[in-house]
Formats: sequence, C-alpha cells, structure tokens
Amino acid sequence: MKLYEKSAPLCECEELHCDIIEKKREAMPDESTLYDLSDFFKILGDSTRVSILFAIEGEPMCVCDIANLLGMTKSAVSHQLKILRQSDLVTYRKSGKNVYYSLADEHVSDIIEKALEHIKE
Amino acid sequence: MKLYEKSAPLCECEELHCDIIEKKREAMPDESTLYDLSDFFKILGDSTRVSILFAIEGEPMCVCDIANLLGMTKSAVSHQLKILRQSDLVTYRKSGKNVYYSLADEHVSDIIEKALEHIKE
DNA sequence: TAAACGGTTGAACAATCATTCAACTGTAAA
DNA sequence: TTTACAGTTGAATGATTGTTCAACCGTTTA
Repeated sequence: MKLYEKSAPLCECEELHCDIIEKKREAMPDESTLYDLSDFFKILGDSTRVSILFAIEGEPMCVCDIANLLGMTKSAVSHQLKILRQSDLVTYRKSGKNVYYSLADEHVSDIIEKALEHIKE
Repeated sequence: MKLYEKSAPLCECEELHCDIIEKKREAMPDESTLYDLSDFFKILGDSTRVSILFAIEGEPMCVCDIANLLGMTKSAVSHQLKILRQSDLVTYRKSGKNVYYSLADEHVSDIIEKALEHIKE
C-alpha cells in the first residue's frame, strides 16, 4: 500500500474530490504508525494468544499449565508465547525446569477490556 | 482449541498445578467470547482496514476517494469495506453513483486511540 | 553420568486471507 | 437508448500463518 503518494494513483476514477482527499491525507497518521497499529491488533487477532493473555492475567503460569488449561500441546503454546514475547506483551521468569509467564503491561488488559465492552454492546 | 475440557489434555506433562489450573479455568471468559474478541481484533489487524477507518473518521468518504487516498484499486478497497460492513464497523449512504462510508461507532475510535497510546509508550 | 521432564525450535503442512483480474449492477449523462 | 462511470463481486493466485511433528537444550533427580 502506497500511502502519501500523490502521483499515479492506482484508482482510475475521474470524479475525484481532490480537496477532501488532500485534507484527509494531512490528517492521516504516518504509514509506519499504521503498520505498527495493525501489527499490534494482528497479535491479538488469534484466539489462542488472547486465551493465553487471559490465563496469565493476575497470576503467572508455566507453559505446561497453560497448555493443559487450553487443551493444547506445549509446542503450540510455546510458539504463540514466542510471538507474545517478541511483541513485549508478556515476560517470563525461569524457576527450575519451569518457565512462568506473566503480562508485561497493564495497558494490554485495558485495551482488551474496552474491546470486550464493544462486543457485548 | 478445546477450552474448558477437563479430561484428556493434549499436553502430557506430569507436574501439573491442578489447583491453579482449576482456578484459572473458572476465571476465563466463555469460549465464544474469546472467539468474538479475537475475531474483532483480526478485523483491525490489517493496515488497509485500519487506514480506511482513519480515512472515514469525522467526514464520510466515497470508495473512489478512499482508493486514491490509499493508492489502491477500487476493488481492493471495496473488498475490505465489505469486511468492515459485515463487522458493523462502518455504515454507508448512497448518493447518485457514489457510496459514502462512515464509522458506525465511536467505540472503535476509542479502542484505536488506546492502542495508539500503547504503541507510542 | 544417565534418564526424565519442561520447554524451545525449525521444517512441513493445511488453512486463511489480501489483492488482482474480469465481469457485472446500477445510476447519470449524452 | 446508449455510453460512461462508481461500485460490487467471484474466482484465482500468492503470501502469511497456526499447528503438528521431531529433534533438541537445560535442569533436576536417580
């Protein structure tokens, strides 16, 4: 997607409202911000990852317990935990053979809470 | 994913913290709620759709103008607008040959705003 | 040291999905 | 009525992605 490119639009329309387009263009966030934003939502756009976030809210959980709670394999859970780690949504603490995961931020709970309100509207 | 299934866990771990798992299980949202939640975030997890939502915020825009603003074809934009329509995130109003789209809800702007704060932390 | 277990990782596979292309609908102007 | 344009739609394609499987690493226990 080539945002902020005034020349050579892909759309071949003739009846353009150029003034409106220009005004909107200036009000739009940076292209990188739009990518960061959609990437963030992409992380939350998977039921396994959302379930994991709910699971470790409040009290940390080890991978094995999360897997049993969700009825999934350790491997599948670990793969998703890696994505959540790379997005800085969770942190972990090693203890013996176990690895305990917890939420990295209260921000995320807030957003999920707001989304829950929207769904139940 | 088989949440809320106490029997036959896929994970074969032995050292389970059954009391913690049971406590967490009761605190988890319904399975359907988790799916609705992740489905909602899935809609926002695409830069084209997020861009469209920003574009039509405040003042409605027709498909052609949106396509030119984003540098995309009408077809690509229309496909994404259909998804946003089916999720009740946008509404539309026909006027002659044009179709003007606008945000269906102020809720969505709030959530996006909160996510923006999180990103810029 | 060897065995067992919790957890991680990479490759492979299947499923999902965004864009393109072409054909189509409906409205407006000639 | 015919032409032109805004918008929609379905099929096809390429890319992305979640789970499985197998192998592996690190820690604990025998």
